[in-house]
Amino acid sequence: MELTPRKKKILAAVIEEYIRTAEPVGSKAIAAKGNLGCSPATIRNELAELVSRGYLEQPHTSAGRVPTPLGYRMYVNELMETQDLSDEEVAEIAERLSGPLPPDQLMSDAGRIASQLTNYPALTITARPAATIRRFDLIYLDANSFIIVLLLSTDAVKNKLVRLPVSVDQTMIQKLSTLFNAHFTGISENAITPGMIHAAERAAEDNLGITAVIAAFAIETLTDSEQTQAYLVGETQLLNQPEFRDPDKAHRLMRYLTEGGHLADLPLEEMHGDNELRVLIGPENVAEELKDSSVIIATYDAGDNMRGIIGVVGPTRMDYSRVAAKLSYIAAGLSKRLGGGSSMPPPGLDNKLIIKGEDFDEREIKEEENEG
Amino acid sequence: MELTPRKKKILAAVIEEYIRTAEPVGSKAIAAKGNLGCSPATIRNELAELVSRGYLEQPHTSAGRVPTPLGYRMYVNELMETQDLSDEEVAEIAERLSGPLPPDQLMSDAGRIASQLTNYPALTITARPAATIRRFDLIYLDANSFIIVLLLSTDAVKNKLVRLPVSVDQTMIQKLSTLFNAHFTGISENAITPGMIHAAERAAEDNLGITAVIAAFAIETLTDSEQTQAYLVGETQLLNQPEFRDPDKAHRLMRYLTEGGHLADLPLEEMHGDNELRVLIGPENVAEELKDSSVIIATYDAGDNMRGIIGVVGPTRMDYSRVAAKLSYIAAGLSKRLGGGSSMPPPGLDNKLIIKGEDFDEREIKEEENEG
DNA sequence: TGTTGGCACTCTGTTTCTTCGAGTGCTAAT
DNA sequence: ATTAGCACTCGAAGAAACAGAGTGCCAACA
Repeated sequence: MELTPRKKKILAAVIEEYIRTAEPVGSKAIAAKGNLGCSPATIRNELAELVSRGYLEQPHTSAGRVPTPLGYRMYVNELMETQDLSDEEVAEIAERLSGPLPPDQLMSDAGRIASQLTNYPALTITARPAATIRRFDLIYLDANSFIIVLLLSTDAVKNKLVRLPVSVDQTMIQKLSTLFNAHFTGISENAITPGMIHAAERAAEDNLGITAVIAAFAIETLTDSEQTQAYLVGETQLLNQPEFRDPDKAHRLMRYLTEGGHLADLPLEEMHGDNELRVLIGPENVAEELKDSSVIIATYDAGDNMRGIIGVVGPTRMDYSRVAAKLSYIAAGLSKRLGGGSSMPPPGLDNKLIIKGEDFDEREIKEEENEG
Repeated sequence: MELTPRKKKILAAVIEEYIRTAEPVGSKAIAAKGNLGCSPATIRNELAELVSRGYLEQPHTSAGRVPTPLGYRMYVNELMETQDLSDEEVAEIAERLSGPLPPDQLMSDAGRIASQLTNYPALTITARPAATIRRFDLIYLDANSFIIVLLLSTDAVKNKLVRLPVSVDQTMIQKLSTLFNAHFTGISENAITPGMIHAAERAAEDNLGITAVIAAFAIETLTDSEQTQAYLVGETQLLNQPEFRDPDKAHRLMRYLTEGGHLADLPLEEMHGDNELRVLIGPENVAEELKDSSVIIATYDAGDNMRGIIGVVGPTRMDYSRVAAKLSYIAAGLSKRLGGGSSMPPPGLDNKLIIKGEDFDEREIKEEENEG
C-alpha cells in the first residue's frame, strides 16, 4: 500500500534530520521544520504508523524515531531530491580531473577527490578485460641482457629487463622477437601452451632457456592484466562519523575494507551500465561486516573496454543525496576523460543519472511482539 | 650521574610492566615480579628518586608510575635486552620474503609483514638516487604511434605509448632514436636544456614536435625516478592501542600519516647505515603530531644504490624490544634479497644490530614546583 | 473523521554524592 | 639501608536523584 503524500513528506523529514544530527528525531522537530501545516500531535500519529509499517523505529519508548534500512531505501528510491553541486565543487572536480595524468593515477586521484568531498572513505575498482599481446619487442642491450617490451591490446605497455647468466648474440634476440610476434600475439593467456613454447625454442635454436623466460613474462603479464584492482582512500574519515566512535566497531570495518582484498569482490556483480548509481543500504550488503554500513557506487567507462567503479562507504546514516550528486559527477568526468573526449561534461548532466536500488518489502509489524 | 644497578632494574621493570598493561605500575607489582629481593617500601623510595630525576612520572599523587620519554630513552639505550625471534616468526618472515616478487612488491609486502607481526602501522620509504638514462629505444608501431622505452641507470625500464595526430615514417623514428641515444643518455634531469631539445629537433628535421614529446617524457621520468616513495600499511592497528581509544586522537595521527605526504619527509634525515635501528621517542620526533608517538626505523640496502627504510609507528608505550627484533630481521632479509644474495640471513645475525638513539639530558626536577 | 491541545508516563543522559581501593609518603623500628 | 605500619590522597565505579525530551492516549474541536 502506497504511503500518503504527507507520510512521505514526514518520512523524508525524519531521515534528513537524522542524517544531519545523528540523533533520534521527535515530532516536535519535524513540526518546527514547518513544511507541512500540522501539529506535533498529528505527526506523532503518522510517525506511529510509519513505525508499524517498518520505515522507522524507536531506540526505546519515548525516544525519537530513527530510519530503518527500509526507510532509507524508500528515501533513496522515491523521496530524495537530486542535489546540484555548487559552482565551486564543479570547478574543483573539473580542475582536479583535468590534469595530464596517466589513467591509473587519474583513477586513484578520483578516489581521493571523492573521499575528500564527501567525507567518507572512497573506493575505486578497475576491472580489466582479458588482454592479448599486440606486439613483442626485444631490445638487445649487451651480451648478457635485453629488455622485453610488450604492447597489450589495451594499449598498456609492459616491460622487463632480463639479465642472463650466459651470452647471447643480437641475431638470436632478433630471431626470437620475430618468432614471438608471429605466434604469441593476439591470443589470450591460456592459449599459450608448453607445446608452443617448445616449438618456438626449437625454431630459434635456443638451448639457453631464453624462450621460456620470455614466454613466462608474457603469461605473467596477461594474468596480471586481468586482475581487478581495488583501492581505498580516506579510511580515516570513518572516525568522523558518530556511529564509529566506538573504536572496535571502526576497527572492524576498517580492517574489512583494507585487508584481505574483500573490496575487489564486493560490488563486482554490481557492475552495471555507465551513468547509473547503485546504492546498497545496510543489510542489502552481502558481507556481514557491511550490514550496518551503506555503499554507493558509480560505474564509469574507463576506456579500452575497461570499466571502473568509484564509490564511497559510510554508515547507513549517509548523506545519500549529497554523495550521489558528487559521485555521479566524478564518474561522468572520468568517463569523459578516459572513455570519450578529454573535457569535462557540463555539470547539469548528472541530474539525469538513474539511482537504481533493490526492490523492497514493506513488512507489517505486529502490535505486540512477545519475546523471552 | 649514573643510575645504580638496582634503579636500572626497577626502571626496566616499570617500563616492561607498563608496556604490557598500559596501566600505571605500583611498587607492589614490581616487588611481586621478584627479580630484586627487596620490599615495596624500598622500591617506593627508589621510584620517588626516579621520578625526581625525570625517568618516571605520576599521573597524580597516589597513582602508580608511568615512564617519561627520558625513561624510555634510557630503556632503549641501555636497559632493554635484545629479543630473539621464535622459530615460527623467523620461518614466516623468511618464507614471505622469499617469493619471486619484483622489488617494489617485495618492499610493500615487507611493510605488511612488519605491521602484522608487530601490531603497529608500518611504513616503508624508498629513496631513489638521481637516475640517468642509459638507453633510448623508440619502437615504431604504425604511422600514428610509437613506444618510448627508457632504460635507466638504476636498471628500471620505463615506457610510454605515444599516439600522434599526424603521420611519421619509420626512418624518422629511427633517426630520433639514434639522436637521443647519442645526446640524452648519461645525463641528469636538469642537464636537459631547451637548447638541446631544439638542436635535436633541427638535426632530425622534425617539424611535428615529436622530439619535444620524447624529451618531455625523459624529463618526467627522471624527475619521477628521484622521488622518494612512502607507503603506510596497517593504520587500523592503531585502534588496538588503548592510547588511541579516543577516536579524535586516533584520527589526528592517522590523518597525519596518510595524508599530505608527511611520511616521506619524516625520517629522511634519519637515513643511516644498514643494519642499524633508529628509535625516535615521543618529543624526539620533529612533527608535532608525533610528539606522543614513537617511531622505530631500520634502513636496508635496496640494491642499485637505493636505500630503503622500513619502520613502525606506535604510542610511546611501544614494545621496543619486540619490534626492534622483528624490524631488524626483516630489514636484514630485505638487504639480502635486494642488495646481496637471494637467500635469507641466519636469524642470529640480528642480535648484532646497533640500536642507536639520541643523547639525552637527565633533568633534575625541583622538589616543589609552583604554578598558577 | 481527521486534527489538536493537554497531560501523565517512560525512559535516558547527566549530575551529584558516596564508597572503595590502590598506591603513596612518612615515621619509627630493625 | 631496609622495612613494616599507617594515615592520607585521589581517581574509578556505583548509586541515587534529577531534568527533560518524547511518547501515547484522551477528550475536545472543526
